[in-house]
Amino acid sequence: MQSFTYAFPRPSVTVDMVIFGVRESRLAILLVEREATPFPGYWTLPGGFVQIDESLEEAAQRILRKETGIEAAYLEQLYTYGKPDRDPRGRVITVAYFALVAADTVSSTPESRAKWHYANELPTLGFDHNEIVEYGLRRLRYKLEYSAVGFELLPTEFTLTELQTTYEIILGVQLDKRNFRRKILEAKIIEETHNTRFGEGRPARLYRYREDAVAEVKARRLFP
Amino acid sequence: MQSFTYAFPRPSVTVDMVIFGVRESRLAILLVEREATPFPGYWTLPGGFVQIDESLEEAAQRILRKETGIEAAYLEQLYTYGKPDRDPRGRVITVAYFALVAADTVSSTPESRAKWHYANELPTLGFDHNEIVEYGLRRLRYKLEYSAVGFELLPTEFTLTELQTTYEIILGVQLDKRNFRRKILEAKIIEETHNTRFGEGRPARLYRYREDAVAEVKARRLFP
DNA sequence: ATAATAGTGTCTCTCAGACATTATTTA
DNA sequence: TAAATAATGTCTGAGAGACACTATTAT
Repeated sequence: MQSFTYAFPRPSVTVDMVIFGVRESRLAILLVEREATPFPGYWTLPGGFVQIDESLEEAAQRILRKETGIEAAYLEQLYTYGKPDRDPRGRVITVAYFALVAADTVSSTPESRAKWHYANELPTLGFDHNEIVEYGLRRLRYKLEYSAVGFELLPTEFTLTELQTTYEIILGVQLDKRNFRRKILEAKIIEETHNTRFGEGRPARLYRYREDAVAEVKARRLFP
Repeated sequence: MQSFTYAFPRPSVTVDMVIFGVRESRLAILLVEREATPFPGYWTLPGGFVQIDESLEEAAQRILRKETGIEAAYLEQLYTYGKPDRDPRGRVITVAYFALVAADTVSSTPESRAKWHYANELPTLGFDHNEIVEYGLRRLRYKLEYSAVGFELLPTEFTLTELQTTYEIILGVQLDKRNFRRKILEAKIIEETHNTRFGEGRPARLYRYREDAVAEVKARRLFP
């Protein structure tokens, strides 16, 4: 068997994914159950070693694909965790990534043993993964407050009510329908389609993300 | 000589520092000149390998101490860079950190070969360090706009005019004196001392950071 | 006295937040 | 025609931004 020798000890580097989705009108996170030591039976974030010839983002996409079957999603680097004792087996540095996946894009893959867990009912996770999830949640709420990435959790076309409900689920607050519509439309992030969704009551116009939009709509700043 | 053998190839992990200071009323960044390959003669960010038993933040503090002689400063993780080809010698993953150092705390150390460079007159740097600095600058401006960390670049006690000047230097805009004072004082981030600075004109009251303050004063949000 | 810098208050306009009714469809 | 959901406008209060003069010191 081949082996690799270095003059100084090297950490291993992994990518762990905080994958958010909406399931049954609740915010959910994809977790995998560990079989092996050091946390057998514990749930942990999906992750894996960074291969020597792939970038960090490629590693994140690879893990995402393995667990969800989808190629692309909203993806963003979260934070890098590197305390020497965070993995009892040895020095592991983890680059955490943050993904938003739309309900209709996820197909469970044969390789995946991942399951959705509601974000507000998480078990104790292995390693420092509760801390990572906690930070991912803060970042998600922050992003929703200051930008407009909520539609990443929705199908390509969606109604304004669906979008508002997604925001309410994640932020955990009720929003005013008229104010929500005013702000989201003035931000010019989404546009009308000519399609309509029929249901129980009056049909709803469908919207989609504007490809040319700048999603990072900043609120008012402290300075200048 | 001792060596370390692994079943799979491992990247090396470094910490690189974007260290900001104010020099001669201009925003400056601390750089070191490389002697060795692959970028001899090029300026690069101060950095070093993460030791196997130190955390990432400890590595950042160690490098900061080596280059500036100061123990503590405002320190924050910036981003992790990991493209496979970013170092021609091999796979190197770099966790970039961001530091703000106050003018009066920096003492050049014998170990340091670092020099201050004005942020708007940077040379072409080795590796992908121009990209890292660029991101550091964006983050610095963003932090100043949305929070209030400007005083981290100043001595412990400072006048409001000094603080305003620092903001103007970094943001590159003129600010209105009365509005600046109103906003910074309403934010309750700093407090008066009973000390006064005497100079050419009317003496100025000195202020200091409030230890109990929450520096992250958020502006108005998009939602809710 | 003059030069230099510190310190202070008001008005206006924009935008966030609160709030209720009408419109269109299915059953 | 009743039930369900979509769509729409106005008023008010808070806060950002523009703006000019007085106060206190050294020289």
